[in-house]
Amino acid sequence: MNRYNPKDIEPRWQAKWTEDKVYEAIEDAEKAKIYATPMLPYPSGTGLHTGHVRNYSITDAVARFYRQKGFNTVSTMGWDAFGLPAENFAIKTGTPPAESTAKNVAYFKKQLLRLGMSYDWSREVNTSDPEYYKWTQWVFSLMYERGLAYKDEKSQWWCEKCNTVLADEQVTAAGKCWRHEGADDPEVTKKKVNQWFFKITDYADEILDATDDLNWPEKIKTMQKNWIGRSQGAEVSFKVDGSDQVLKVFTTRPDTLFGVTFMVVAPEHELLQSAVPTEQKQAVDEYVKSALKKSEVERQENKEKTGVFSGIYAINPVNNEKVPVWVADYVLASYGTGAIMAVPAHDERDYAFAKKFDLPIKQVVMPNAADTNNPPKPGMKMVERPTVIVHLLDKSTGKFALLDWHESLEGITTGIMGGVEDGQTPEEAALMEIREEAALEHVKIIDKLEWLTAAEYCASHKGENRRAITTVLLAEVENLDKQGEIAANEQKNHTLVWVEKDKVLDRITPDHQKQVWNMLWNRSYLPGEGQLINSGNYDRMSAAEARDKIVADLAKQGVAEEKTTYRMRDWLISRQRYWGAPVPIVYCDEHGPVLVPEDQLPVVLPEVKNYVPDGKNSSVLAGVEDWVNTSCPTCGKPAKRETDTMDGYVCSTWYLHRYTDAHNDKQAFDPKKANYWFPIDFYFGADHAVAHLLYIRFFQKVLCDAGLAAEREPIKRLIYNGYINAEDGRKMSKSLGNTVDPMDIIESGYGADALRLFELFIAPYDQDTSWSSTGVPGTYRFLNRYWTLVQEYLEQTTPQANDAVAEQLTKLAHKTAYKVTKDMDELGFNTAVAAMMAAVNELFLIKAKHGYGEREAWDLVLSTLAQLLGPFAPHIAEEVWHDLGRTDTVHQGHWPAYDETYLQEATLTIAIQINGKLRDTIEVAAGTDQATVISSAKAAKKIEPLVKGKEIVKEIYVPGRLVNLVIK
RNA sequence: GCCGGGGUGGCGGAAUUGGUAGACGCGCUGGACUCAAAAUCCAGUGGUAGCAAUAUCGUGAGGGUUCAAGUCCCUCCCCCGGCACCA
Repeated sequence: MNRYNPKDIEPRWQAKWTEDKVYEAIEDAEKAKIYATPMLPYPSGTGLHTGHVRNYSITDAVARFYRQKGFNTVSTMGWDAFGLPAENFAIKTGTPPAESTAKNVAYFKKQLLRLGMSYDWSREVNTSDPEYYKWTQWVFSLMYERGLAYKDEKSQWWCEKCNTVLADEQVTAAGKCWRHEGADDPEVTKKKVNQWFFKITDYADEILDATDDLNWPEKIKTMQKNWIGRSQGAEVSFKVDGSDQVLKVFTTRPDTLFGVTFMVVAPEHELLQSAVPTEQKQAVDEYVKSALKKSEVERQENKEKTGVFSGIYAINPVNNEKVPVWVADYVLASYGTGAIMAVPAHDERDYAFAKKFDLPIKQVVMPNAADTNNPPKPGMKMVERPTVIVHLLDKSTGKFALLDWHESLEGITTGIMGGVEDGQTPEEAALMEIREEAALEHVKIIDKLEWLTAAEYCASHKGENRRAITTVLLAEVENLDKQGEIAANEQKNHTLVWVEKDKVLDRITPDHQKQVWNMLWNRSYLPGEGQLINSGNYDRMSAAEARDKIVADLAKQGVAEEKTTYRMRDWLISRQRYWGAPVPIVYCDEHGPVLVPEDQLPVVLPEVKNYVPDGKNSSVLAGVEDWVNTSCPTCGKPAKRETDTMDGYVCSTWYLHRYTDAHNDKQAFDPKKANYWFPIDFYFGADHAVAHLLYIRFFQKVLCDAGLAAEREPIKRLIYNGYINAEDGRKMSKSLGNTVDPMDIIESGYGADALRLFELFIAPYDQDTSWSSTGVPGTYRFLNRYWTLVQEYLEQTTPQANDAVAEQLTKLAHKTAYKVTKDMDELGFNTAVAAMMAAVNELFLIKAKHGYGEREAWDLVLSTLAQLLGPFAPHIAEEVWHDLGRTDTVHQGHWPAYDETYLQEATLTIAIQINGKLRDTIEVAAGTDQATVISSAKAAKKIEPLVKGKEIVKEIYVPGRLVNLVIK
């Protein structure tokens, strides 16, 4: 028998597919298209490992599925070839980045070809190719001409030894450069560097607003929303006391303005330059100096609040109160106005600061602990009164008192409630209530919640609604033995029950009581929403309502306005590096920065001998004199080139467009072609949630506004796959030595098909999981079993007539086609594979019993499986397809249809439960009516004795599935 | 702290969305074939008790709803990913 030998089959078909251009796609307006492609890889020196292969296997399964279903399908591959590792390798070894990159690309390509991925290689791109980056420079020009590229001086980290700027991530916790963190090395400093930015913030609102509607994983959408970080609030002006200066703050909670007890400005704030009184000057200067020395990382890592009083006072516009202004580094200069109004009662950070420096805390919002069992009724008047809830703790047992109100509406409550009469303190009222309701004398108040709570309910017996402004207390019972008799009338109403602390929440019934209990023990809680108190005319207004009202009122006096701020900044695209696309700008003495005209692009990266930066404030390009010195495109006079290159993310922002027209030398791409393929139907990746995936959305919108694209969102569906960890449970990485090269698996004889199949079978595609070295042998075994069936079928030809077997085989073909199609529609690769395995197992049983006599039915089921295997194991699928006598490729337009009538079973297994427990099963013919099924169920062997003489209270029938008999 | 995703056999994972928990694979056990091994094929495989039929427990914990809960509700614990002094 012909043995299954992937080493023979796979390279043979790979060559044939290439020869026949099976995966090359041509735009065809008549045909529905699918653009399904993975994020392009950075071709590292270490090649792809089995973790990476998951992403490509998923992409290819989807692309092949739609190609087999007859869609005009394109899937593509390219190389994100610019970047730091190649440059560092050049610095170390002198190997030109172009050379090492080409070598790496070759190995990646070899791997992907050997895996049999169905890319249209005629569309391959390489971002470091001048023919490609010519158009990356055009992208810059587009941005520049549309006012979306600008140069600005911003503060950056600077290492004196490297003579270069550093990213925040390259600064250590000790405040030193990642390359120079020795004891003798200097700390990094801040330096202002002139850099190029893309104005992504212009599109922040549009990107954010469109995010919810994307068919993307929630996780990624949330990350993008957080990253953009839009927050709506108000800018409020506080007058600086004794000066005509104004201190502006941004706040999302203008409703808490009456709770402002101090202000805080960032150490960088300009008010500190002019308004600090002499007696505070030294303290402020010292604090500012030490704060600025700390790295951003340090400032954010240390959550312990530090700060100093500035000597300045500001005037709160809502009540003209004079509040002190402090300097503290928990306020960031770069967000909002670099200054805040502090409301310690309702902001965690302000609370911590106030506690540390002993500043006043003023509650202005009361949480609503509404009684949902007994809510206020509309139309009744609201009567407000102060009340107290006191919780009782038994000192000797550590248990808490619960009040069981028996059948009454109150349910089970914790704590004793009562009104606070005029002239009484809440504590006095509490002790009185305890005496009356629990008859306890030796009681001490030991704790008091700082916040008042408003509980609104309907006192129906009094015909009024009530608002209880509640003080929450905790009292300790020193000696429970001395409890006297509860007054008879009280005892009728409730019983005191003592329970452990962790049981209390389970027992309490009213919601507001649970809330109060949580508040007492969870002190980090600060009231956020609710109704205002201590807020003048705004008292009892809801916080949400007051937010708008207060801003509107202040706006009339010109001291507040609505304001939106964002966390996202503009995209810094400058890099002082060699191995990137040069920024196409020339500096002329007369004309300033001038864009290099399109007909002079690309600005080609010159070859250099030495890749080590020369210590000037720029990349090694600055040292290439005959490159730097050029002429002004406008006037022709001597001028100098920009020596910054572009961030690699700029290159990958538009490659998806380039794929649609990869060899166009007249333009970056023909919008007609791009518009045919866009938006991308499936984009596959496992990284770049907020960088690349935001940038391409930004870029697509710019293209639309420039009239070069039609769809404002480039990616219809994002498929974000999970990681495969190494078998040891750790992350797969070359440095840990726990990676597996797919080539090793393939060459050891298992082949690409078994590997790809396992990559899809291992777990749901979006779930993290770990590699298993016994997995590929498992999927290989399955393919081998399928192969064996086909070979045996081809060798044994004696026809037999057995209609039942033919029916069984036909049904199996349709059922499996149905299941796999449905799973593929939902990206359920693992269960699709399981269905095919189950089919092969069943076929083994059939052939053992009946042989291969039913030729037609066997051909149907085997060829159906060949088609279904196409997306998963394309080589064996194609081989078997041809073994079964087909002459065209299975990979174009062959997907099995299924007939619903074959999906029905003639007999159904009905589960029989008694009181919800499975006791027996019976077989009934499909279509049997309910009464018959139930009576057969009652007569079933194991059921009959169980129901005999019992009263059947209820009979439930779930058609085709189960019968549940409820007996007494 | 906030947001998102999870917690099911020895392991990876199924479960028609409230209806027979553990599909499929790995591993393990037994058997067939073989001089023997590998490969292959067949059977078994959640725990406990039992020779067995069977009983009983069982989807992170505790409550609840329901004829019926892995699935829904409440309270809580743990793990992973992201963000985080963003006012």
